[in-house]
Amino acid sequence: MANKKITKRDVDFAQWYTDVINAAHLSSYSNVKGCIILEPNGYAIWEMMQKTLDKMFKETGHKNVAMPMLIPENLLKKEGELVQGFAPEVAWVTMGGSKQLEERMCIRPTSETLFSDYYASIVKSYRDLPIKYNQWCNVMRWEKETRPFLRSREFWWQEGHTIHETQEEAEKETRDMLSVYEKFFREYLAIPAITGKKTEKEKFAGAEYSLTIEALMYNGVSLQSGTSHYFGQKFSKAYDIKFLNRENGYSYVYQTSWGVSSRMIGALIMVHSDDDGLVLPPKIAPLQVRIIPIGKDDDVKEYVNKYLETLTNSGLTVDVDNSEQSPGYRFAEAEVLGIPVRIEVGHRDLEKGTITIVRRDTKEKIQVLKDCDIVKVVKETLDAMQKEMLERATLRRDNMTYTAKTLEEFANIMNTTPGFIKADWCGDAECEAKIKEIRGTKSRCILENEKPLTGKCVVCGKEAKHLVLWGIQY
RNA sequence: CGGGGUGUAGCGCAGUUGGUAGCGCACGUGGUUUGGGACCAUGGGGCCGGGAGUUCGAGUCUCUUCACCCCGACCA
Repeated sequence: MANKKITKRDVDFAQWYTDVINAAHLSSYSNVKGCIILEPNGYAIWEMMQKTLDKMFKETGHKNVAMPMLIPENLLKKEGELVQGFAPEVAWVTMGGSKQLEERMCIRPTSETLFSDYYASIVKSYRDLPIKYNQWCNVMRWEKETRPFLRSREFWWQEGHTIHETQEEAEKETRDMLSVYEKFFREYLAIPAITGKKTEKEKFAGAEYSLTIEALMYNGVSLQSGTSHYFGQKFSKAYDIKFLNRENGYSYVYQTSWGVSSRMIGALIMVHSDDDGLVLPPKIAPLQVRIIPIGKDDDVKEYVNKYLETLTNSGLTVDVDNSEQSPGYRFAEAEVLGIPVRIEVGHRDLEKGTITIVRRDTKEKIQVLKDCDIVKVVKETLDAMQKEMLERATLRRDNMTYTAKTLEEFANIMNTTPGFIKADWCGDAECEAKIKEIRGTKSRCILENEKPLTGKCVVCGKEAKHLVLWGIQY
């Protein structure tokens, strides 16, 4: 537990990331490559994310369901593009006990096929629409290169799947859910994400188009943090999801899906944490306040108990570190775990009539009167921290967002100070491929509400169709 | 799949010309401490990745196999 050495973030970012995860006990490796164990501290963060998002989904009219984990091969193969996209990375179950199965089944990499098959069986009339379901589950994709939270073979996520009577309604759903994600990132994770449309090359296999939410990490690498897809009638035609319309004829439904995953935990780490460990935004931290008694004097015990009771009753999550470790150890431990606020209660302070409150993000130590309105002080501190974390992350993202008008300029930026680059694009996949030669830079998304910079593609110089956000990706 | 590397206690490592395995941290117990990762004492923990071979004898040499890591390639 103790003496976890964390590599400096500016020395080796990748190692720092792994060290933080280990030191904060978020996850650990299992016997299967790419399948991580979500430890209590990591799972608690995931539960906070689930709780918050689930409420937002319910408020927007969605219901939770649970689908099977296995997909028979024939079902998976009905929609050609999806199979093409996922075939290289699905895991197959071929045995049932000691008998070879007549038809092999894959472990779900995503559940469009299952939902589509199910929807086809339950939709009869336009009166049944829309159907807006969501499921919280784990999925499996046999990735070659794996990293905890960012790319694992098994991961946890939610996948919303909805079907609608009209194109307009489905497209609105696609956009609405992207907005839910953007709001969740901003208000809870304190991450200023950028939203937009994926290019043809980067969109989800089988989608008409994919919307994405992209976040920029501390080291200038971008992370696709969530997606919302509009399928049109591709799946409904492949899986025969049709209904009797208002004219008493058959129509195919319009469909969407959207998801965010435990990858968000990786984003949280890489946006906010520092050389001393995890830093969690107060609104997503499973434990918001830790009280650390110093010494065993009676007045220390008295005030520790008083604060614990008062703060807990106010609705905050609070605990007391009563372990036998030295104060220094316990301070460091609270920091490694990313607990937003800690309260140090010691005899020396109490004699002067004060206690010390420490904010995790700034490490600022605040002396307050021991008989102050502790709830008010702590809540104000938490609010300020939540707000300032977003401000800092936004400032950093803006400072790392560049514009490039020529390919030389583009390459120079990516090779020296990577981040987001805004540059014009003609829409040609060849130009997109050309940019990939620069440190593997890919298009993150098309910035739909922004006008092109020069009107000319940064690669070929032909007329630009879009302003695109580019970045090196995880 | 190509190139490189590593497997010895939970983790990090040492182990000389082959002689039967050790250090630091962590962990257990007892005690003293407590304002930035305390200290003393004491204790437990090993099929040296697996298999085969050479040898009187293998952590060490040979062959083979497996696993993992790094760099490429690939990657809703």
